[in-house]
Amino acid sequence: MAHKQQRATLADVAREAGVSMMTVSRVIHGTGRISDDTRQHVREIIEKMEYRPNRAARTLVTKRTFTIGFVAPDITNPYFTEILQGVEEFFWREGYNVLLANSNENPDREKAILEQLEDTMVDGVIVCSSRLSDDELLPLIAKHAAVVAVNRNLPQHLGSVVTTRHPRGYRAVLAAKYLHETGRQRIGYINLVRSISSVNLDMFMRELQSLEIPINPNWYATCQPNWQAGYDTASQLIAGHPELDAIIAGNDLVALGAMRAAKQYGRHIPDDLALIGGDDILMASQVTPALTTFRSDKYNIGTTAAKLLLQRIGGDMTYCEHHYQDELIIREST
Amino acid sequence: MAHKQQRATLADVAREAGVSMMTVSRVIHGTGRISDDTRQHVREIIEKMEYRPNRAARTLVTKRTFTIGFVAPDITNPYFTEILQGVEEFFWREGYNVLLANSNENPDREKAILEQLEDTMVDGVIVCSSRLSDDELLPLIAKHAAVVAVNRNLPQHLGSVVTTRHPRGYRAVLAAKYLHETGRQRIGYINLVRSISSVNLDMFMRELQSLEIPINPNWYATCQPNWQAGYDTASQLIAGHPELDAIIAGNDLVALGAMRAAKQYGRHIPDDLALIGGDDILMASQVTPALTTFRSDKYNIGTTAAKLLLQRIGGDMTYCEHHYQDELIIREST
DNA sequence: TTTACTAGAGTTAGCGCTAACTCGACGAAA
DNA sequence: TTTCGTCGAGTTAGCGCTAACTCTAGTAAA
Repeated sequence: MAHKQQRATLADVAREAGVSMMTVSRVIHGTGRISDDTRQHVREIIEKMEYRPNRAARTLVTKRTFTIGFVAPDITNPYFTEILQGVEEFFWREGYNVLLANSNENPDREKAILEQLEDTMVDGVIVCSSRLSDDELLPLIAKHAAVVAVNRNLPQHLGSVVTTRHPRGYRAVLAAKYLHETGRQRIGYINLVRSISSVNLDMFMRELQSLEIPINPNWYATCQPNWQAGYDTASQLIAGHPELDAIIAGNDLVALGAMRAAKQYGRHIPDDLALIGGDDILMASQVTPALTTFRSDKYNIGTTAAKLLLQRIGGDMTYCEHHYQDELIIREST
Repeated sequence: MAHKQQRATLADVAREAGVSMMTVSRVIHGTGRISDDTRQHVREIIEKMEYRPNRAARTLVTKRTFTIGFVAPDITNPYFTEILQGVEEFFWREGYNVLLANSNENPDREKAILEQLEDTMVDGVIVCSSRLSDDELLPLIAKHAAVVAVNRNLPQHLGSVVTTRHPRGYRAVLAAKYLHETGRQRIGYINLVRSISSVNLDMFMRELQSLEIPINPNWYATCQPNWQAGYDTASQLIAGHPELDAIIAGNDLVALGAMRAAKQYGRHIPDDLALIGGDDILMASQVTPALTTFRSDKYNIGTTAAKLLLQRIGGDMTYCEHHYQDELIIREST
């Protein structure tokens, strides 16, 4: 039987030190006027009793939890993990905890998560690549004290924003442009499922048309942002459209799935088929052929989002937006 | 100015419904005796006022936070992320939050984390691949109400355990045995830094000796469990010992770093140099040549650890240990 | 008719902490 | 000597919730 010994409370410390609770509280917070003697004495008692404040009680009074929520659609995707690492590192130094919530690409789950984080009274939330429509997302985050969105625009009064430098979907256009310039004629595109995916695809085609790049609606598909979905979708695309000489994938995991599919269909990359991913996860540079992809400074996206959130938590509700570079990194797959 | 509207409290709901606070509390918890009429009425008011209980207040009374801590040395390592995914998924269904803490391979940080989690009054902790010695770890976790360790043994009264089927370090021996049987004679080993690393290496050599596999202390090195360290360490090993015809790495990230190093030194895998990793992360099967490694059902390790922790949180302090399979998966790198 | 339950509530007393006010003593200025 | 300010505390009143007890009216058994 391992009985946990009862933790000392403020009252215990105060009694032992022969002072009032407020005096102890002041010593802990370094506020108010305390004589050096008293301060020293109280500190010794705190040390001796191994007193540490009860966060729940403090939260009840101050309405602050020193905890923030991080919501991402898939924590096994290295893209989000590296962002998370930046967030966690930053907030740890500030004495905050990070509550992790994985929506698993499920919008209903994301909703439930945002509500639960509200109950937990997190001081703020970082929402990464939300899968919710504005109609669903905005009311949910409006209830949170402080919000920062990553890869998503927000009305200025609702929260700050960290996004790519180029407008949504424009990355694919950049990729197509590059592929066309290097001689590819029939370019496939595997778009990622989002609440706004159809818009994306329309824009993509319009842009290609204006660049005089051949388009064909059958060359485009949409899939979940993971390896298996990329593999499955690319397999269908390659089998159904052997004429394709290039494929752009929404992110690296999908591209790597596509790479495996291409190999299975006997297509040689980059000779028969060029391939472009996105996000530059570690794996992209390690596979053979190394994957051409878009730069993404994930760790700093995380720390930047964290910094913006802390600013809002601190009461400074100035809207900020930060855009990160995402130019193409040419490797062996194109 | 976005003013958050004040959330309704139990007292607000009680007043509005014309009942006592306890009646509302009972309706929420589904405990005690309430007439159907009253229950229905209170529920409507709760709905109308969008009342949701304040977790901090509840915690203050019940001493339960419905939050658990997950401590891992590196959340960018897919190995830990997949375990975490299992943990998060399981606990989400049970209505728990997961506090993520990343020690960044830093023992001092891990200590601080375990103390902070104690302040936060988490209901339990899952400690993954702790970098602390028993002398440091055990007193820290003894203060937690419920603990499960992954990849680490614990005194039975302190917590349950999820580990590999084979004793620590034995994986490397299995790998060496396989390599020797397939004709390799000079086998290098890149061990991972742990608090117990030296013990590991001694055992490794003794085992090899008893299997009549050639040993040489200079063929063995130790490094941090990440790609870069694997690359650096393998580079030195390959440069300094061109006679090596096989390398065993502590985990897949290190093995992939070594694979890159081998390529740079013009060594062909598997012809010139065999390579074995560990943990079977996604990347291991995707690189060329595909990496021979050890199976590891990471997601289920996570859910199992979570299940064992929930059991302890529920008051059942029976010691449990669960061992997962870790046999070798032969791929192209050997 | 008295006793004894029981259903369906309500009342009381905190959990551990902090914000905001109060209070006495001492030294300096008027 | 009186007034006033300041130092160094202490006191009071909750934050929002729940555990544990109390209370009342109605019903069934003796």
